[in-house]
Amino acid sequence: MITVYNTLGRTLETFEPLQPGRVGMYVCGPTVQSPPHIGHGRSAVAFDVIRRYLIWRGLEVRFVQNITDVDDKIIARAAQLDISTETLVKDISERFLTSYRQLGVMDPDVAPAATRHVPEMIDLIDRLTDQGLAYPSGGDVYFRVRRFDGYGALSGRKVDQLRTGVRIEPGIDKEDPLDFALWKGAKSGEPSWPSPWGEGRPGWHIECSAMSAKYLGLPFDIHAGGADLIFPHHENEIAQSEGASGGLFARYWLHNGMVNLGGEKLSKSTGHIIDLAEAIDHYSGPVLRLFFLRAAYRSPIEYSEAALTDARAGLERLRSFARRGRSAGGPDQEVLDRFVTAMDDDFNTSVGLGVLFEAVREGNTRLDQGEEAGSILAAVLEIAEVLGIDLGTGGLDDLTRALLEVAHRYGVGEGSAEQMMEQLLATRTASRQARDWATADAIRDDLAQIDIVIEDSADGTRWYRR
RNA sequence: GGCGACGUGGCCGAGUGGUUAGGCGCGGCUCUGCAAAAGCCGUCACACCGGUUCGAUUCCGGUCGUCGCCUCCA
Repeated sequence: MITVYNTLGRTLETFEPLQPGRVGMYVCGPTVQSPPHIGHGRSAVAFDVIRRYLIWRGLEVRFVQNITDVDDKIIARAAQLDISTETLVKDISERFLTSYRQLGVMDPDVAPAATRHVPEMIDLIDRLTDQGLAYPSGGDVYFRVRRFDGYGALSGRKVDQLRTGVRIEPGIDKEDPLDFALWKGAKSGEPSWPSPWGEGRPGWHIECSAMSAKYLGLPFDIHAGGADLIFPHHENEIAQSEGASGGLFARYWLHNGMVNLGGEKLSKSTGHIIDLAEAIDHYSGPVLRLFFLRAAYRSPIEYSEAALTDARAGLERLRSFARRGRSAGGPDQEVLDRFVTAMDDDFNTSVGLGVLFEAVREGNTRLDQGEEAGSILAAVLEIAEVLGIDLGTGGLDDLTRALLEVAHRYGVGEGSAEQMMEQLLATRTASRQARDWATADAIRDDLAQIDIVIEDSADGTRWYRR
Protein backbone atom coordinates (compact mmCIF):
# COMPACT_ATOMS: atom_id res chain seq x y z
CA MET A 1 0.00 0.00 0.00
CA ILE A 2 1.53 3.26 -1.14
CA THR A 3 0.85 6.34 0.92
CA VAL A 4 1.50 9.87 -0.25
CA TYR A 5 1.44 13.23 1.44
CA ASN A 6 -1.20 15.27 -0.29
CA THR A 7 -0.70 19.01 -0.04
CA LEU A 8 -4.43 19.27 -0.64
CA GLY A 9 -5.58 18.44 2.86
CA ARG A 10 -2.05 18.19 4.24
CA THR A 11 -2.35 14.58 5.20
CA LEU A 12 -0.83 11.24 4.37
CA GLU A 13 -3.24 9.32 2.17
CA THR A 14 -3.42 5.92 0.59
CA PHE A 15 -2.55 6.19 -3.05
CA GLU A 16 -5.14 4.67 -5.32
CA PRO A 17 -5.14 5.60 -8.98
CA LEU A 18 -8.46 6.50 -10.50
CA GLN A 19 -8.13 3.69 -13.00
CA PRO A 20 -6.62 0.61 -11.41
CA GLY A 21 -3.10 0.03 -12.66
CA ARG A 22 -2.76 3.34 -14.44
CA VAL A 23 -1.43 6.64 -13.22
CA GLY A 24 -1.62 10.04 -14.85
CA MET A 25 1.10 12.35 -13.59
CA TYR A 26 1.61 16.00 -14.45
CA VAL A 27 4.72 17.84 -13.30
CA CYS A 28 5.10 21.57 -13.71
CA GLY A 29 8.09 22.09 -15.94
CA PRO A 30 10.40 25.05 -16.25
CA THR A 31 9.99 28.42 -17.84
CA VAL A 32 12.82 28.21 -20.34
CA GLN A 33 14.18 31.64 -19.74
CA SER A 34 17.61 30.91 -18.29
CA PRO A 35 19.67 27.75 -17.75
CA PRO A 36 18.58 25.33 -15.03
CA HIS A 37 19.82 25.73 -11.48
CA ILE A 38 20.21 23.14 -8.76
CA GLY A 39 16.62 23.53 -7.63
CA HIS A 40 15.31 22.44 -11.01
CA GLY A 41 17.52 19.39 -10.75
CA ARG A 42 16.15 18.46 -7.39
CA SER A 43 12.57 18.74 -8.49
CA ALA A 44 13.22 16.69 -11.61
CA VAL A 45 14.94 13.96 -9.64
CA ALA A 46 12.28 13.91 -6.94
CA PHE A 47 9.45 13.21 -9.34
CA ASP A 48 11.55 10.99 -11.56
CA VAL A 49 12.06 8.68 -8.61
CA ILE A 50 8.37 8.68 -7.82
CA ARG A 51 7.63 7.87 -11.44
CA ARG A 52 10.20 5.06 -11.52
CA TYR A 53 8.94 3.64 -8.27
CA LEU A 54 5.32 3.58 -9.39
CA ILE A 55 6.36 1.83 -12.59
CA TRP A 56 8.44 -0.65 -10.61
CA ARG A 57 5.42 -1.36 -8.45
CA GLY A 58 3.58 -2.44 -11.54
CA LEU A 59 1.69 0.70 -12.47
CA GLU A 60 1.53 2.13 -15.94
CA VAL A 61 2.49 5.78 -15.66
CA ARG A 62 1.77 8.49 -18.18
CA PHE A 63 4.18 11.29 -17.32
CA VAL A 64 3.55 14.76 -18.68
CA GLN A 65 5.85 17.71 -18.09
CA ASN A 66 5.19 21.01 -19.78
CA ILE A 67 7.61 23.57 -21.14
CA THR A 68 6.66 27.18 -20.60
CA ASP A 69 8.01 28.83 -23.69
CA VAL A 70 6.26 32.17 -23.59
CA ASP A 71 6.25 34.73 -20.78
CA ASP A 72 7.45 38.20 -19.91
CA LYS A 73 10.90 37.13 -18.89
CA ILE A 74 11.56 35.08 -21.99
CA ILE A 75 10.60 38.07 -24.08
CA ALA A 76 12.76 40.40 -22.03
CA ARG A 77 15.75 38.09 -22.04
CA ALA A 78 15.59 37.43 -25.77
CA ALA A 79 15.48 41.16 -26.38
CA GLN A 80 18.43 41.67 -24.09
CA LEU A 81 20.46 39.04 -25.97
CA ASP A 82 19.18 40.38 -29.26
CA ILE A 83 17.93 36.97 -30.39
CA SER A 84 14.47 35.69 -31.17
CA THR A 85 12.39 34.14 -28.42
CA GLU A 86 12.37 30.92 -30.49
CA THR A 87 16.15 30.77 -30.49
CA LEU A 88 16.32 31.41 -26.77
CA VAL A 89 13.63 28.85 -26.02
CA LYS A 90 15.33 26.19 -28.13
CA ASP A 91 18.71 26.80 -26.55
CA ILE A 92 17.46 26.76 -22.97
CA SER A 93 15.17 23.79 -23.51
CA GLU A 94 18.10 21.77 -24.76
CA ARG A 95 20.15 22.69 -21.72
CA PHE A 96 17.39 21.51 -19.43
CA LEU A 97 17.07 18.24 -21.28
CA THR A 98 20.82 17.62 -21.28
CA SER A 99 21.22 18.30 -17.58
CA TYR A 100 18.17 16.25 -16.67
CA ARG A 101 19.48 13.29 -18.63
CA GLN A 102 22.84 13.57 -16.92
CA LEU A 103 20.97 13.34 -13.64
CA GLY A 104 19.41 10.10 -14.82
CA VAL A 105 15.97 11.63 -15.25
CA MET A 106 13.80 9.81 -17.76
CA ASP A 107 12.36 11.87 -20.59
CA PRO A 108 8.68 12.72 -20.14
CA ASP A 109 6.14 10.71 -22.13
CA VAL A 110 4.73 14.01 -23.30
CA ALA A 111 6.50 17.38 -23.10
CA PRO A 112 3.94 19.88 -24.36
CA ALA A 113 4.98 23.44 -25.09
CA ALA A 114 2.60 26.25 -24.22
CA THR A 115 2.86 27.99 -27.57
CA ARG A 116 1.60 24.92 -29.34
CA HIS A 117 -1.59 24.79 -27.30
CA VAL A 118 -2.96 28.28 -27.64
CA PRO A 119 -6.29 27.15 -29.17
CA GLU A 120 -6.91 24.84 -26.21
CA MET A 121 -6.23 27.70 -23.82
CA ILE A 122 -8.48 30.08 -25.69
CA ASP A 123 -11.19 27.48 -25.52
CA LEU A 124 -10.78 27.14 -21.79
CA ILE A 125 -10.81 30.90 -21.26
CA ASP A 126 -13.94 31.06 -23.36
CA ARG A 127 -15.70 28.65 -21.10
CA LEU A 128 -14.66 30.65 -18.06
CA THR A 129 -15.99 33.89 -19.48
CA ASP A 130 -19.24 32.14 -20.44
CA GLN A 131 -19.69 31.17 -16.84
CA GLY A 132 -18.90 34.59 -15.52
CA LEU A 133 -15.73 33.41 -13.88
CA ALA A 134 -13.62 35.52 -16.18
CA TYR A 135 -13.96 38.89 -17.90
CA PRO A 136 -12.18 40.70 -20.68
CA SER A 137 -10.71 44.08 -19.91
CA GLY A 138 -8.76 46.22 -22.30
CA GLY A 139 -7.39 43.39 -24.41
CA ASP A 140 -6.64 41.25 -21.34
CA VAL A 141 -8.80 38.61 -19.72
CA TYR A 142 -8.88 38.10 -15.96
CA PHE A 143 -10.14 35.43 -13.62
CA ARG A 144 -12.59 36.54 -10.93
CA VAL A 145 -10.96 35.05 -7.89
CA ARG A 146 -13.73 35.92 -5.46
CA ARG A 147 -16.25 34.25 -7.69
CA PHE A 148 -14.62 30.85 -7.26
CA ASP A 149 -15.66 29.27 -3.98
CA GLY A 150 -12.80 26.90 -3.30
CA TYR A 151 -10.09 29.49 -3.80
CA GLY A 152 -7.32 29.02 -1.24
CA ALA A 153 -8.08 25.39 -0.43
CA LEU A 154 -4.74 24.09 -1.61
CA SER A 155 -2.52 26.73 -0.05
CA GLY A 156 -4.57 27.18 3.10
CA ARG A 157 -5.23 30.82 2.44
CA LYS A 158 -8.29 32.91 2.83
CA VAL A 159 -8.99 35.39 0.14
CA ASP A 160 -9.38 38.22 2.61
CA GLN A 161 -6.04 37.74 4.24
CA LEU A 162 -3.96 37.91 1.09
CA ARG A 163 -1.75 40.92 0.84
CA THR A 164 -3.73 42.49 -1.86
CA GLY A 165 -1.78 45.69 -2.17
CA VAL A 166 1.30 44.08 -3.62
CA ARG A 167 -0.55 42.49 -6.44
CA ILE A 168 -1.87 45.58 -8.10
CA GLU A 169 -0.02 46.25 -11.30
CA PRO A 170 -0.22 49.88 -12.23
CA GLY A 171 -2.30 50.75 -15.24
CA ILE A 172 -4.09 47.46 -15.31
CA ASP A 173 -7.79 47.43 -15.25
CA LYS A 174 -8.80 44.64 -12.89
CA GLU A 175 -12.07 44.51 -11.03
CA ASP A 176 -10.24 43.21 -8.02
CA PRO A 177 -6.52 43.23 -7.28
CA LEU A 178 -6.70 39.49 -6.55
CA ASP A 179 -7.75 38.66 -10.09
CA PHE A 180 -5.09 37.12 -12.26
CA ALA A 181 -4.49 37.20 -16.00
CA LEU A 182 -5.70 34.42 -18.25
CA TRP A 183 -4.82 36.30 -21.41
CA LYS A 184 -2.56 39.27 -21.97
CA GLY A 185 -3.05 41.66 -24.84
CA ALA A 186 0.05 42.01 -26.98
CA LYS A 187 2.28 45.03 -26.85
CA SER A 188 4.04 45.86 -30.08
CA GLY A 189 6.89 43.55 -31.03
CA GLU A 190 5.81 40.77 -28.70
CA PRO A 191 4.98 37.25 -29.85
CA SER A 192 1.21 37.01 -30.14
CA TRP A 193 -1.70 34.92 -31.27
CA PRO A 194 -5.14 35.89 -32.52
CA SER A 195 -7.99 35.48 -30.07
CA PRO A 196 -11.57 36.64 -29.52
CA TRP A 197 -10.06 39.42 -27.37
CA GLY A 198 -7.53 40.54 -29.95
CA GLU A 199 -3.88 39.69 -30.47
CA GLY A 200 -2.20 38.49 -27.33
CA ARG A 201 -0.66 35.62 -25.41
CA PRO A 202 -1.73 33.30 -22.64
CA GLY A 203 -1.16 33.97 -18.97
CA TRP A 204 1.12 31.61 -17.12
CA HIS A 205 -1.32 29.42 -15.22
CA ILE A 206 -3.71 28.62 -18.01
CA GLU A 207 -1.31 26.43 -19.97
CA CYS A 208 -1.12 23.82 -17.22
CA SER A 209 -4.88 23.65 -16.95
CA ALA A 210 -5.30 23.23 -20.68
CA MET A 211 -2.45 20.81 -21.34
CA SER A 212 -2.94 18.53 -18.35
CA ALA A 213 -6.58 18.07 -19.32
CA LYS A 214 -5.65 17.40 -22.91
CA TYR A 215 -3.06 14.75 -22.21
CA LEU A 216 -4.38 13.17 -19.03
CA GLY A 217 -8.09 13.88 -18.95
CA LEU A 218 -9.95 15.10 -15.88
CA PRO A 219 -9.52 14.40 -13.15
CA PHE A 220 -6.04 12.94 -13.17
CA ASP A 221 -4.03 11.38 -10.37
CA ILE A 222 -0.88 13.29 -9.54
CA HIS A 223 -0.05 16.92 -9.97
CA ALA A 224 3.44 17.82 -8.82
CA GLY A 225 5.89 20.68 -8.67
CA GLY A 226 8.07 22.76 -6.40
CA ALA A 227 6.64 23.94 -3.10
CA ASP A 228 7.02 27.50 -4.32
CA LEU A 229 4.34 26.82 -6.91
CA ILE A 230 1.61 26.05 -4.39
CA PHE A 231 0.59 29.66 -4.34
CA PRO A 232 -0.42 31.21 -6.56
CA HIS A 233 0.32 28.92 -9.51
CA HIS A 234 -1.35 25.71 -8.42
CA GLU A 235 -4.12 27.51 -6.63
CA ASN A 236 -4.91 29.34 -9.85
CA GLU A 237 -4.75 26.18 -11.90
CA ILE A 238 -7.37 24.63 -9.67
CA ALA A 239 -9.58 27.70 -9.92
CA GLN A 240 -9.37 27.66 -13.71
CA SER A 241 -9.79 23.95 -14.22
CA GLU A 242 -12.47 23.31 -11.66
CA GLY A 243 -14.23 26.54 -12.51
CA ALA A 244 -14.47 25.51 -16.14
CA SER A 245 -15.26 21.84 -15.67
CA GLY A 246 -17.26 21.93 -12.49
CA GLY A 247 -15.47 18.79 -11.37
CA LEU A 248 -12.26 17.78 -9.66
CA PHE A 249 -8.98 18.75 -11.30
CA ALA A 250 -6.17 16.70 -9.76
CA ARG A 251 -6.42 14.15 -6.96
CA TYR A 252 -2.98 14.16 -5.30
CA TRP A 253 -0.83 17.25 -5.04
CA LEU A 254 2.86 16.60 -4.41
CA HIS A 255 5.42 19.30 -3.74
CA ASN A 256 9.17 19.05 -3.38
CA GLY A 257 11.11 21.10 -0.84
CA MET A 258 13.39 23.93 -1.82
CA VAL A 259 17.14 23.86 -2.23
CA ASN A 260 18.78 26.47 -0.03
CA LEU A 261 22.19 28.00 -0.29
CA GLY A 262 23.70 29.71 2.72
CA GLY A 263 20.35 29.39 4.46
CA GLU A 264 18.46 31.02 1.63
CA LYS A 265 16.34 29.67 -1.16
CA LEU A 266 17.82 29.64 -4.64
CA SER A 267 16.06 32.14 -6.79
CA LYS A 268 16.26 33.21 -10.38
CA SER A 269 15.22 36.75 -9.75
CA THR A 270 17.89 37.47 -7.15
CA GLY A 271 20.65 35.69 -9.02
CA HIS A 272 21.19 33.61 -5.92
CA ILE A 273 21.71 30.37 -7.81
CA ILE A 274 23.99 27.43 -8.45
CA ASP A 275 24.07 26.53 -12.11
CA LEU A 276 22.99 22.93 -12.60
CA ALA A 277 25.30 22.19 -15.52
CA GLU A 278 28.27 23.52 -13.59
CA ALA A 279 27.45 21.41 -10.58
CA ILE A 280 27.12 18.33 -12.78
CA ASP A 281 30.48 19.07 -14.38
CA HIS A 282 32.04 19.45 -10.98
CA TYR A 283 30.50 16.47 -9.18
CA SER A 284 28.79 14.31 -11.84
CA GLY A 285 25.11 13.61 -12.33
CA PRO A 286 24.95 10.52 -10.12
CA VAL A 287 26.66 12.31 -7.21
CA LEU A 288 24.16 15.11 -7.43
CA ARG A 289 21.31 12.65 -7.67
CA LEU A 290 22.44 10.84 -4.57
CA PHE A 291 22.74 14.16 -2.78
CA PHE A 292 19.11 14.92 -3.61
CA LEU A 293 17.90 11.47 -2.62
CA ARG A 294 19.52 11.46 0.80
CA ALA A 295 16.83 13.74 2.12
CA ALA A 296 13.11 13.13 1.80
CA TYR A 297 11.77 14.97 -1.21
CA ARG A 298 9.61 17.31 0.84
CA SER A 299 12.34 18.55 3.17
CA PRO A 300 14.28 21.66 2.34
CA ILE A 301 17.93 20.86 1.72
CA GLU A 302 21.06 22.88 2.00
CA TYR A 303 23.48 22.86 -0.89
CA SER A 304 27.05 22.75 0.37
CA GLU A 305 30.41 21.53 -0.73
CA ALA A 306 30.58 19.25 2.29
CA ALA A 307 27.23 17.64 1.52
CA LEU A 308 28.25 16.97 -2.07
CA THR A 309 31.61 15.53 -1.08
CA ASP A 310 29.73 13.36 1.35
CA ALA A 311 27.41 12.13 -1.38
CA ARG A 312 30.36 11.39 -3.62
CA ALA A 313 31.90 9.16 -0.96
CA GLY A 314 28.61 7.37 -0.51
CA LEU A 315 28.24 6.75 -4.22
CA GLU A 316 31.76 5.38 -4.29
CA ARG A 317 30.81 2.90 -1.60
CA LEU A 318 27.87 1.67 -3.63
CA ARG A 319 29.91 1.36 -6.77
CA SER A 320 32.70 -0.36 -4.98
CA PHE A 321 30.32 -3.09 -3.91
CA ALA A 322 28.80 -3.32 -7.38
CA ARG A 323 32.28 -4.03 -8.72
CA ARG A 324 33.02 -6.79 -6.26
CA GLY A 325 30.82 -9.66 -7.22
CA ARG A 326 28.47 -10.99 -9.82
CA SER A 327 24.79 -10.86 -9.25
CA ALA A 328 23.31 -14.32 -9.29
CA GLY A 329 19.84 -15.71 -8.90
CA GLY A 330 16.91 -13.50 -8.07
CA PRO A 331 17.28 -10.42 -5.91
CA ASP A 332 17.15 -10.96 -2.17
CA GLN A 333 13.47 -10.64 -1.36
CA GLU A 334 13.91 -9.48 2.20
CA VAL A 335 15.99 -6.51 1.06
CA LEU A 336 13.43 -5.65 -1.57
CA ASP A 337 10.63 -5.90 0.97
CA ARG A 338 12.34 -3.46 3.28
CA PHE A 339 12.90 -1.10 0.39
CA VAL A 340 9.22 -1.28 -0.51
CA THR A 341 8.22 -0.53 3.08
CA ALA A 342 10.44 2.54 3.05
CA MET A 343 9.29 3.83 -0.30
CA ASP A 344 5.62 3.08 0.23
CA ASP A 345 5.78 5.65 3.00
CA ASP A 346 5.56 8.76 0.85
CA PHE A 347 8.57 7.75 -1.25
CA ASN A 348 11.02 8.02 1.60
CA THR A 349 14.26 7.78 -0.31
CA SER A 350 16.23 8.59 2.80
CA VAL A 351 15.12 5.36 4.44
CA GLY A 352 15.26 3.60 1.08
CA LEU A 353 18.91 4.49 0.78
CA GLY A 354 19.40 3.24 4.32
CA VAL A 355 18.11 -0.15 3.16
CA LEU A 356 20.43 0.00 0.18
CA PHE A 357 23.49 0.75 2.29
CA GLU A 358 22.61 -1.93 4.80
CA ALA A 359 22.37 -4.42 1.98
CA VAL A 360 25.77 -3.33 0.76
CA ARG A 361 27.27 -3.93 4.17
CA GLU A 362 25.65 -7.35 4.37
CA GLY A 363 26.93 -8.22 0.91
CA ASN A 364 30.43 -7.06 1.69
CA THR A 365 30.46 -9.09 4.87
CA ARG A 366 29.42 -12.20 3.00
CA LEU A 367 32.06 -11.69 0.35
CA ASP A 368 34.69 -11.12 3.02
CA GLN A 369 33.75 -14.48 4.49
CA GLY A 370 33.90 -16.18 1.14
CA GLU A 371 30.17 -16.62 0.95
CA GLU A 372 27.77 -16.04 -1.90
CA ALA A 373 26.36 -12.52 -2.24
CA GLY A 374 24.79 -12.75 -5.66
CA SER A 375 21.23 -12.21 -4.53
CA ILE A 376 22.22 -9.26 -2.38
CA LEU A 377 24.01 -7.69 -5.29
CA ALA A 378 21.04 -8.34 -7.53
CA ALA A 379 18.83 -6.54 -5.02
CA VAL A 380 21.27 -3.65 -4.76
CA LEU A 381 21.36 -3.27 -8.53
CA GLU A 382 17.60 -3.41 -8.75
CA ILE A 383 17.10 -0.78 -6.07
CA ALA A 384 19.74 1.45 -7.62
CA GLU A 385 17.86 1.18 -10.89
CA VAL A 386 14.58 2.18 -9.26
CA LEU A 387 16.29 5.15 -7.64
CA GLY A 388 17.95 5.94 -10.94
CA ILE A 389 21.44 5.79 -9.50
CA ASP A 390 24.00 4.78 -12.09
CA LEU A 391 26.44 2.37 -10.48
CA GLY A 392 28.53 1.90 -13.60
CA THR A 393 31.88 3.61 -13.81
CA GLY A 394 32.23 3.94 -17.53
CA GLY A 395 34.40 2.39 -20.22
CA LEU A 396 37.90 3.24 -21.29
CA ASP A 397 37.40 4.30 -24.89
CA ASP A 398 38.05 7.96 -24.34
CA LEU A 399 41.27 7.07 -22.49
CA THR A 400 42.82 5.12 -25.35
CA ARG A 401 45.47 7.72 -26.10
CA ALA A 402 46.43 8.19 -22.50
CA LEU A 403 46.58 4.44 -22.00
CA LEU A 404 48.78 4.03 -25.04
CA GLU A 405 51.34 6.27 -23.45
CA VAL A 406 51.36 4.26 -20.26
CA ALA A 407 51.44 1.00 -22.23
CA HIS A 408 54.61 2.07 -24.08
CA ARG A 409 56.37 2.68 -20.79
CA TYR A 410 55.95 -0.95 -19.79
CA GLY A 411 56.49 -2.62 -23.15
CA VAL A 412 52.83 -3.24 -23.84
CA GLY A 413 51.86 -3.05 -27.50
CA GLU A 414 49.17 -0.93 -29.05
CA GLY A 415 45.64 -2.25 -29.02
CA SER A 416 42.16 -1.36 -27.88
CA ALA A 417 41.89 0.35 -24.53
CA GLU A 418 40.58 -2.84 -22.96
CA GLN A 419 43.40 -4.93 -24.41
CA MET A 420 46.07 -2.55 -23.22
CA MET A 421 44.46 -2.43 -19.79
CA GLU A 422 44.47 -6.19 -19.61
CA GLN A 423 48.12 -6.38 -20.67
CA LEU A 424 49.15 -3.75 -18.16
CA LEU A 425 47.46 -5.61 -15.35
CA ALA A 426 49.12 -8.86 -16.46
CA THR A 427 52.48 -7.13 -16.49
CA ARG A 428 51.86 -5.76 -13.05
CA THR A 429 50.78 -9.12 -11.69
CA ALA A 430 53.97 -10.65 -13.02
CA SER A 431 55.97 -7.91 -11.31
CA ARG A 432 54.20 -8.56 -8.05
CA GLN A 433 54.86 -12.25 -8.28
CA ALA A 434 58.52 -11.45 -8.84
CA ARG A 435 58.33 -9.20 -5.80
CA ASP A 436 59.26 -6.28 -8.01
CA TRP A 437 57.19 -3.83 -6.00
CA ALA A 438 58.75 -0.78 -7.62
CA THR A 439 57.42 -1.67 -11.07
CA ALA A 440 54.07 -2.81 -9.74
CA ASP A 441 53.60 0.44 -7.84
CA ALA A 442 54.78 2.52 -10.79
CA ILE A 443 52.13 0.99 -13.03
CA ARG A 444 49.51 1.66 -10.40
CA ASP A 445 50.68 5.25 -9.99
CA ASP A 446 50.77 5.89 -13.71
CA LEU A 447 47.25 4.59 -14.14
CA ALA A 448 46.11 6.68 -11.21
CA GLN A 449 47.46 9.69 -13.08
CA ILE A 450 44.85 9.09 -15.76
CA ASP A 451 42.15 8.40 -13.18
CA ILE A 452 42.18 4.63 -13.39
CA VAL A 453 42.25 3.13 -9.92
CA ILE A 454 43.81 -0.27 -9.23
CA GLU A 455 42.78 -2.43 -6.32
CA ASP A 456 44.32 -5.77 -5.42
CA SER A 457 42.19 -8.37 -3.76
CA ALA A 458 42.26 -12.06 -2.98
CA ASP A 459 40.43 -12.88 -6.16
CA GLY A 460 42.43 -10.73 -8.52
CA THR A 461 43.03 -7.13 -9.41
CA ARG A 462 40.17 -4.78 -10.16
CA TRP A 463 40.23 -1.44 -11.88
CA TYR A 464 37.76 1.34 -12.18
CA ARG A 465 37.62 4.92 -13.29
CA ARG A 466 37.63 7.50 -10.60
C1' G B 1 0.94 41.39 9.47
C1' G B 2 -1.37 36.38 7.59
C1' C B 3 -0.45 31.10 6.41
C1' G B 4 2.89 26.94 6.74
C1' A B 5 7.32 23.94 7.71
C1' C B 6 11.25 22.93 10.80
C1' G B 7 15.04 22.95 14.98
C1' U B 8 18.36 15.40 15.97
C1' G B 9 25.11 13.12 17.68
C1' G B 10 31.75 16.40 14.56
C1' C B 11 28.74 17.09 9.62
C1' C B 12 24.49 15.47 6.43
C1' G B 13 19.93 13.23 7.38
C1' A B 14 15.51 9.51 8.62
C1' G B 15 12.40 8.03 12.46
C1' U B 16 9.85 6.58 16.93
C1' G B 17 5.84 7.12 23.31
C1' G B 18 10.00 2.56 26.35
C1' U B 19 14.27 -1.42 21.53
C1' U B 20 20.68 0.00 16.26
C1' A B 21 18.17 4.42 11.02
C1' G B 22 21.67 5.20 7.23
C1' G B 23 25.76 7.94 5.07
C1' C B 24 30.17 10.98 5.65
C1' G B 25 34.20 12.30 8.95
C1' C B 26 37.50 11.06 12.98
C1' G B 27 40.25 7.30 16.31
C1' G B 28 41.58 2.09 16.97
C1' C B 29 41.85 -2.97 15.17
C1' U B 30 41.64 -7.11 11.35
C1' C B 31 42.97 -8.34 6.39
C1' U B 32 47.11 -6.83 3.21
C1' G B 33 54.15 -6.54 0.10
C1' C B 34 52.40 -1.45 0.08
C1' A B 35 48.01 1.10 -1.27
C1' A B 36 42.97 0.78 -1.81
C1' A B 37 38.56 -1.71 -0.87
C1' A B 38 36.06 -4.35 2.93
C1' G B 39 34.74 -5.91 8.01
C1' C B 40 34.68 -5.00 13.41
C1' C B 41 34.86 -1.57 17.75
C1' G B 42 34.49 3.48 19.53
C1' U B 43 32.60 8.60 18.73
C1' C B 44 25.38 6.85 21.70
C1' A B 45 22.02 12.91 19.79
C1' C B 46 17.29 14.72 19.79
C1' A B 47 16.82 23.92 20.87
C1' C B 48 14.82 25.77 25.76
C1' C B 49 10.79 25.84 29.62
C1' G B 50 6.43 23.74 31.45
C1' G B 51 2.44 19.86 31.08
C1' U B 52 0.25 14.81 30.05
C1' U B 53 2.31 9.76 31.06
C1' C B 54 4.82 4.39 34.88
C1' G B 55 8.03 6.43 30.97
C1' A B 56 8.83 11.77 25.86
C1' U B 57 13.52 13.11 21.37
C1' U B 58 8.53 11.35 19.84
C1' C B 59 1.93 13.98 22.40
C1' C B 60 0.05 19.17 24.32
C1' G B 61 1.17 24.44 25.57
C1' G B 62 4.69 28.34 25.67
C1' U B 63 9.64 30.67 24.55
C1' C B 64 13.68 31.40 21.35
C1' G B 65 15.68 30.48 16.53
C1' U B 66 15.77 29.11 11.20
C1' C B 67 13.33 28.65 6.55
C1' G B 68 9.34 28.92 2.86
C1' C B 69 4.80 31.21 0.71
C1' C B 70 1.73 35.70 0.55
C1' U B 71 5.41 39.02 -6.25
C1' C B 72 8.16 35.74 -11.40
C1' C B 73 10.17 31.15 -9.40
C1' A B 74 11.44 23.77 -9.17
